[in-house]
Amino acid sequence: MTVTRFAPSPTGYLHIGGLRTALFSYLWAKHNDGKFVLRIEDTDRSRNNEDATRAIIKAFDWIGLAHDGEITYQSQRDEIYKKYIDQLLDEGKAYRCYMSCQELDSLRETQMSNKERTRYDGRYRDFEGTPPEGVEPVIRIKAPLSGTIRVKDGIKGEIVFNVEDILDDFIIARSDGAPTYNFVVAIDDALMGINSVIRGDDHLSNTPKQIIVYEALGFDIPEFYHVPMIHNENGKKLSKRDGATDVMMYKEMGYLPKALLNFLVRLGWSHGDQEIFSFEEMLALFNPKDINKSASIYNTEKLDWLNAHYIKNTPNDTLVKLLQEYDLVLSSHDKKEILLDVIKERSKTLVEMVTQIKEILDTPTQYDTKAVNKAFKGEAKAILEDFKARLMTAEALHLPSDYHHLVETVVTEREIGFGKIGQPLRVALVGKMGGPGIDSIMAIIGKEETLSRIDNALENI
RNA sequence: GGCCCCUUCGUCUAGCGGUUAGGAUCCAUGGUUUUCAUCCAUGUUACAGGAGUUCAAUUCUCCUAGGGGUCACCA
Repeated sequence: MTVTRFAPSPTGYLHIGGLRTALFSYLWAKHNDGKFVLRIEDTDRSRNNEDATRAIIKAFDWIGLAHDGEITYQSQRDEIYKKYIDQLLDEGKAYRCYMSCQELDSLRETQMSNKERTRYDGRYRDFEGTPPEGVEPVIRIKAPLSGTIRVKDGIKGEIVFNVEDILDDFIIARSDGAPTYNFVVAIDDALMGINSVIRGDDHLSNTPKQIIVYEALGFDIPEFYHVPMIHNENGKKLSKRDGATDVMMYKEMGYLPKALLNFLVRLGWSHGDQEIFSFEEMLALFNPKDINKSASIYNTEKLDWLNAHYIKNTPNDTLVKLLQEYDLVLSSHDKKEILLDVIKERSKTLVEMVTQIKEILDTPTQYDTKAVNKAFKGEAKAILEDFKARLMTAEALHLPSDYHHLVETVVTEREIGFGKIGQPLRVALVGKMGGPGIDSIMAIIGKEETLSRIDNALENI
């Protein structure tokens, strides 16, 4: 069974890049009827943050990605790690290093000034004497001294690292006993049965270290898929400074989870020329081997287009519920179907929907000067008066077409173009040019409100 | 700097030796619309450079350049 995971460190909100790797992991697991699990990497006690964990879970909840089973917290697994540290110590595969931080720093400095690679020199690797006083040792793993490490990556292919170039006896437990990242990741992935590791390719250079741990502990090595980074407009790794990177900000801005997911899945992955993917299609078609090798630049133009597409295709009753999250209550509005039908055709976000709906529902308090100058020329007011008179006596006005017929009578009898009445009427109704058809607007706000807005306009323009 | 990865329209991408290098987005133009948007149509724009291999390279190999990532008692 395929088991994948998402393993964020709780240092803040759920990042858009993190969501993409989580999505890839989720899709691959579910594509294979497997499991997708969540693990919180909070081994750094000084930075452990429960709020961040909650924020991440909340974002997953909004986006609709569900993890399987309980969440694993590394901070609660100290005993497990301790056990494996002791095991490696007993087996002679790890050892205590009594080098102080200062000593390490100075070693590093001399190496740098000699233009050598900075690395631990292995001075305690086979140490058998009496340890120095007052130094709490770190635990280092015995890494191979020569040879190569091969990382088989499902996206990049096989990558061969030269041990001399990249490895030293790296620390697996700090002097306070806390285990380090590369150690616990390997253990947890192995223990949790993760057999497909899908993560950002910034982890590629960690992978050899983790393989050392896998091998020292006799664990099976999983399949690795290192997905290319998402870059900002400057071509650098997308970071928190790059505008909207918090997943929940997309909710605030009025994006639909479906649109965001569709946008993200197409960043670095594709299936022929297809652009629109329902969740079911993603599940059926996704395969990490089709992920691109190169980084992609984060540019949300296409997200807007996708979001507009998904809004257009969302049923009105669903939209009513969604809009409530943005403090717009439409449930009791008797013309909400007409309203939503015309607004969802012209909105890129839910936030835009809200403002456009308010522009129709709220009586205009001012009139755009340019629109007035353009629309209220010549006989405009007389035409409006004419229309108003007809409207007052008209009955059974419900649909946009009912209002349209009324407008039509003015147009035919006065032998004018639709624009002659349409433009001043539009300004009277919403205060400016643009927006849905006036027939629809009148149907939505109703006869009384229409009359009142016409009166207002006649009086104030 | 060492190591590793990457390179097709502005952006997201298709391509897997022979194509007028395709799609999407963006932008522009036209049509539809009383207006705006939608929608439809049309158009501009790309194989980083250089050597090979081959009858034939965007595609395979190598080199160069450029970009990125990573080098902690962070994750």
